[in-house]
Amino acid sequence: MAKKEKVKHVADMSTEEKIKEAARKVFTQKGYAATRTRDIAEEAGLNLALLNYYFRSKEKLFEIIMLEKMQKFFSVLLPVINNAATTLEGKVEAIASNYIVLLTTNPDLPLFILSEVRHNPEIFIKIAQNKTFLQDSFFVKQIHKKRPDCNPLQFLVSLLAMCVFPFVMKPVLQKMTDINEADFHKMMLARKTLIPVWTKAMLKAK
Amino acid sequence: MAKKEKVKHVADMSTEEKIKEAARKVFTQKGYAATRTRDIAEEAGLNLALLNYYFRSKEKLFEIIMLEKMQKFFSVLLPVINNAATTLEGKVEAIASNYIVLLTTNPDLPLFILSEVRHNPEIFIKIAQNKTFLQDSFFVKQIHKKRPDCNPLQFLVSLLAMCVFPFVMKPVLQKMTDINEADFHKMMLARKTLIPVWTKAMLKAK
DNA sequence: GTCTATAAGGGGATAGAC
DNA sequence: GTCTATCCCCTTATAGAC
Repeated sequence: MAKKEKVKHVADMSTEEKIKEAARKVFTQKGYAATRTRDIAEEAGLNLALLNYYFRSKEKLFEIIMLEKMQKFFSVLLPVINNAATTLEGKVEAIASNYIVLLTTNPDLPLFILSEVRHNPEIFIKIAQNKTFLQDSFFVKQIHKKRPDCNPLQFLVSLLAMCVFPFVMKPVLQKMTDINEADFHKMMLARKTLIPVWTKAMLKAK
Repeated sequence: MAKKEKVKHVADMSTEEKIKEAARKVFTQKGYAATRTRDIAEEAGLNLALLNYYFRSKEKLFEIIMLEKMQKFFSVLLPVINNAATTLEGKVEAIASNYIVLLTTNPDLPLFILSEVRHNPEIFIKIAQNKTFLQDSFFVKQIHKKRPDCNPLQFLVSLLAMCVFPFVMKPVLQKMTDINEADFHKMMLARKTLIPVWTKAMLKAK
């Protein structure tokens, strides 16, 4: 069962937490470069000087927020991928469901991480001990066993694409079609069952 | 047969074209907000004042580049989607092949468009007459005919996801795995045949 | 801890010489 | 058309009062 999210009352938050909450919002919406520390101070209902009092600089504050966001994004993937107790199908269902729940309430999360990492690769913190943990994961082994003729990374990338990309292209999709928020939400809910069905078919293809 | 790209010799380009070429590079790499007009001038090997002489402002220059980039991105999708003469399978093959060729030489293109549109939706120029042209397209009709029980947009989004998302997540993928440029290139080439096979299986699923 | 005022520098745009 | 020098606003960061 998921940890119950505490509702945040602005009045109850410490000044430090008010700043972080404002920074989360502004940084993810506008990106690092377009964000002014004034925007964050205003969003927090506080004075500009307090940002430097608590966090020393815009950059330090950003690093804290980015670290949080990356942990949030990968926390729905990494535990699933290395679970020895679940089937391949079970893992796919869990990943699809987890991501769609997470991104429905945090639609800006992936584009934020992807574009900031693109513009400054150094801010990407090490998510695991080494660079082969994905290739060494249980998930990859299970894919390889099922389809030795197919590169498991191709499958994993496609799975992530189907879960994450709709949220990444949401602003563009809304410019190109007449789907509204409710329609989009319904589509994403339907994906929770669609993705397992489709990926299963992919693994049986040809 | 594709139009042969003329190799650009810097010395042969007009000053205006030098600036645009530099702007293409710097804007797509760093994004609008993080780009300084001085970066563009330096990249072009020219003086800062010339940017304003030719383009009036950073914003005007950006709009020109963005328009070009959006046309480039959608020019591989729109003609295919409304072609009455090709099969569904033929369209999928064309879209996958076109995007992988385009993005192999322009890997930053999608993340550039997606993040700039996210940060300023107004810069998205109208790509077609109305907002239902996607839903009204031949492609969507063909999908609907094959699978009346499935929302064609779900399929289209997944297809685009499988073509485009690998390039969007490339910087992150390179941080998380040990694949190098050559490996990535090979994977994308393999996708040209993998995507048609996989999407065909999806349309037959369950 | 929180505020006001200001320092210090960056960055877009332009004036004016050539 | 192209350059140098400069203007001026905006932004980050800090000093110092309360």
